[in-house]
Amino acid sequence: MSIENWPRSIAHLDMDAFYASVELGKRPELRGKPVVVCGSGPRAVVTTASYEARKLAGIHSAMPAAVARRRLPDAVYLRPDFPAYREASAQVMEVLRRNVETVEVVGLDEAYLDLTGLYSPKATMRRIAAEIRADTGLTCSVGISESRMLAKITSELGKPAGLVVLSREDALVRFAGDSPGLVPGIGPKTVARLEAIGIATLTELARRQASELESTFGPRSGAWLHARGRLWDETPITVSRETKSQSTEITFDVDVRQRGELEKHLVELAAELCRRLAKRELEGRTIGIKIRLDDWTNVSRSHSVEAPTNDLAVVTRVALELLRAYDPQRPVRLLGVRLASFQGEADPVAAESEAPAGQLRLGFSSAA
DNA sequence: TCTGGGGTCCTTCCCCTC
DNA sequence: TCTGGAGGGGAAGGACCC
Ligand SMILES: Nc1ccn([C@H]2C[C@H](O)[C@@H](COP(=O)(O)OP(=O)(O)OP(=O)(O)O)O2)c(=O)n1
Ligand SMILES: [Mg+2]
Repeated sequence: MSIENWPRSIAHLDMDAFYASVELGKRPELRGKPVVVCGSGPRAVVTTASYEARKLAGIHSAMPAAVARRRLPDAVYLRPDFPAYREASAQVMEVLRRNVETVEVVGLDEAYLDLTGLYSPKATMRRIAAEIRADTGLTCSVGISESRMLAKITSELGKPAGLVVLSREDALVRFAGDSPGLVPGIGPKTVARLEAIGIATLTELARRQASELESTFGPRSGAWLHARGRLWDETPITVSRETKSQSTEITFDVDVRQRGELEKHLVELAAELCRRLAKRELEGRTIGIKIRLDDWTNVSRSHSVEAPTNDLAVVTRVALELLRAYDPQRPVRLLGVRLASFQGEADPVAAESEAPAGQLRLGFSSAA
């Protein structure tokens, strides 16, 4: 065991405009046109857009579909086809796994690969990208660096269809003046909190003492930010991930004001959830509901039962009890049902794992 | 123009036990 | 009123990601 294993060589592979690209594979005649994949209702959002649509009108994921349609009425608007995306994803991941031992899949279109010790990580990834293209007709972008955080940042640099290698040393120079928001896991809320204490760049973040960040963000998040400011990330690549929860939710086309209607939807959601749980043979102990009111207030209620279940009668009964106990006093925009605490231990929220995974999120409940 | 659905993980608070 | 401290686990809220 004397093989050098640090620094590591980590790759992040990310499919280009994934849903839209799969759609183009189904309908090649649309190639070259702006394509937007989104739902059909009045409250739909864009899941993704082809690069043509992005360049023409700045259309991007999570944008309200109504906005996209106004900006680019002549684009081709397509409904999501999840079975097709799952199938394409499975093909992609198969290529990865037949080439590399340590592959961590994230969602449908990304994966991290630990290439430490390989003779040429770059050649390996070039070959993999070519195989993916041959097998699926889809292109991907690859970043190779020394950690998952840096690999992910690096894969963005070459999009679309790029392959970029970047050392941490070069990254420290290159991103010195950039916003901390460049780092995956640092979103708009954290960027604002950092700015409030005089931190607007990665260099400024890197200059702060860990103790100072810990006093503002708490011990874990503070330490996490301290490391990320230095573009430092030791999070390992983990092959398997267990499902922690499953949920089904619906945003109504029009806010629901009547209890009876709400309960009808809840029963349907519970049935749908239990159907999916049964298909995956999942049983959980914590049944929860989620409600979004018309003013965007979110409320969740949950209750844990003795034994793991996915029984429709149990899930429906508990969910209805939770809804009746809460009894929303405003119109309801969204309603959802969730099951958690599968097999082993407690509710995921409280489950303490020895190796806290890389994407430490900064939750602030009572912080303004 | 008005904001999806499916997730993970974090912090806080509270009750309870040791 | 000086009322212990740590930690498991449930519950609620939130940030973030694909
Ligand atoms: N808010 C989001 C973000 C993404 N997705 C879906 C649609 C995307 O096609 C897929 C992959 O997400 P990416 O962030 O990787 O985006 P794309 O693959 O579409 O584009 P890119 O080329 O930037 O990776 O996940 C989604 O439904 N909602
Ligand atoms: Mg992608």
